[in-house]
Amino acid sequence: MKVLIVEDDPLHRSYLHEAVRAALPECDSVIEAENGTVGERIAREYKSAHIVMDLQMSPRNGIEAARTIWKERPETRILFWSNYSDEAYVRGVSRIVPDGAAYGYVLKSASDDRLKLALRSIFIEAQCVIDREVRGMQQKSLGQTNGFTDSEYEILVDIALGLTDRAIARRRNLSLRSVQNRLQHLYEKLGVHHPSMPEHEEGRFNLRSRAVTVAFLRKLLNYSALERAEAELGEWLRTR
Amino acid sequence: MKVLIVEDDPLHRSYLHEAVRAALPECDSVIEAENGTVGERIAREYKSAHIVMDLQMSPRNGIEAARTIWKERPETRILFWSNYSDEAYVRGVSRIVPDGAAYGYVLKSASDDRLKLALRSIFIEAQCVIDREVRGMQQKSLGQTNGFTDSEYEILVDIALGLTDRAIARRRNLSLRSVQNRLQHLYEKLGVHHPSMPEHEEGRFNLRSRAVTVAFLRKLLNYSALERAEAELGEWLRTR
DNA sequence: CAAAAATCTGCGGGATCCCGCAAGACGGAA
DNA sequence: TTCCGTCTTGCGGGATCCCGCAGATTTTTG
Repeated sequence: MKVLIVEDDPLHRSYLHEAVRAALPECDSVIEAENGTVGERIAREYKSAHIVMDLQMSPRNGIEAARTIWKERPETRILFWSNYSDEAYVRGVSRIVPDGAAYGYVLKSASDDRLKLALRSIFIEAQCVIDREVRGMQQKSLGQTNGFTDSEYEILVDIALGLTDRAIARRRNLSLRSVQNRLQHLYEKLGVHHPSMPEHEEGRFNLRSRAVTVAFLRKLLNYSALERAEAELGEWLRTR
Repeated sequence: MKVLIVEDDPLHRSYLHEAVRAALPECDSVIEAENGTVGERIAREYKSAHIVMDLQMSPRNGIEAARTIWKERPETRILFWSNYSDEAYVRGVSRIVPDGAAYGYVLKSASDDRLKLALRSIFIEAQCVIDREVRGMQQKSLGQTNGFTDSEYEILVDIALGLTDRAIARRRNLSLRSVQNRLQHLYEKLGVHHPSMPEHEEGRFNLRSRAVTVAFLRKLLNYSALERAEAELGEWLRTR
């Protein structure tokens, strides 16, 4: 068995290396990559079917790398090993995992044993292992309560990119009013309804910008999500 | 000599611990803290005058912690040890360093030797040590060319928070028109002047939101900066 | 299948935003 | 002092945004 480690931090990389060696004695070769770009290339060349990957890397973060890797070989087993359980990451990952694929999401704060157990479960047993904290995020994300619909999330990303209502309407094939409708719902769910000063002209917010900020502070958005969205927007603009 | 280490990642923490031991044989006690809140408390209790600190922590990031520590004892020597040289971080740090204080900013990607050298320079020689990459960011940040004035940065933060023009005017004691004036300058410097489609109604941007996004992508803003700004806004709102 | 809920859409209006024009205020350089 | 650049402020107008109202369409539910 071969294992590919994709992680930009040298300390974490060597820690992972040791963990893999210890947890998987049947593994005869461990390869390392220090970012998403290199990781993709090596995965392709060595046909690695077992990958441990960080999410926050540059250039090319874990989600982008995983997407192209899974597109080429969907049976690849990937364990995401990240510092954070931001909703943006969780959403990003579950959007790209192929049907029936075995994958995992373990936080770096997890114990040694948990990491090793996850490695064996995913790579040997082909079982999914999702950190309970991440699982909680997933359910909150998908469930109705306090959760955001895909369409709401979509429009959140669109205004975060700085598109006008009209541009969003064109991009999503909607009427202008529908876009504004979704925006209203978004504002409501984010709770950005001029909350502090009800009737005064005081401290009023620009709802559009405020929504983006609140989403950021709640980790519904993060840098990596913005980066991806910006790239997608660029592609779309190119095709007009 | 006592050294306090404030760093949330256990691996990095123990690495730092070893580096301090190796670089500073005259150091007889090393204390560790895993976030800014704890770091502040320990710094106060133990009157630590020598601190190595990460920037990105939660709760309470390095900049916030450093600010209160320096406010209490400005002669404290702090070495910031961070993954990133985001302009937001660099700006945040140089905004709070007291006059004449010895401090440092070293990237985690720096070599072992560089870190140890920085430790000795700052803690023994009371000399400032700024990573050359960070230094470059500083100059770009302060210089005219491609750099942002304090007032421009200020208004950038304000719209990022989601304030309306009127609210900004009140907060900064300006007329409405002046606020809009500064915004124009900001848009120009960020290059968000409906660049792609000059006259078409196509792909137009909402300048206000777009400016925030571009600033984010350029790392002029980041999560930590937003967090701080949000806290400051909260304070200001409380005092009306 | 029918009722209910959610979503999409047009219309219209008040608030806000973006910005050109132009007049004053302030400070440094000739 | 005078001149010039930068910053500030007022006025005004066109574009955009936010949203209530109401009808049409789609989806869900019983």
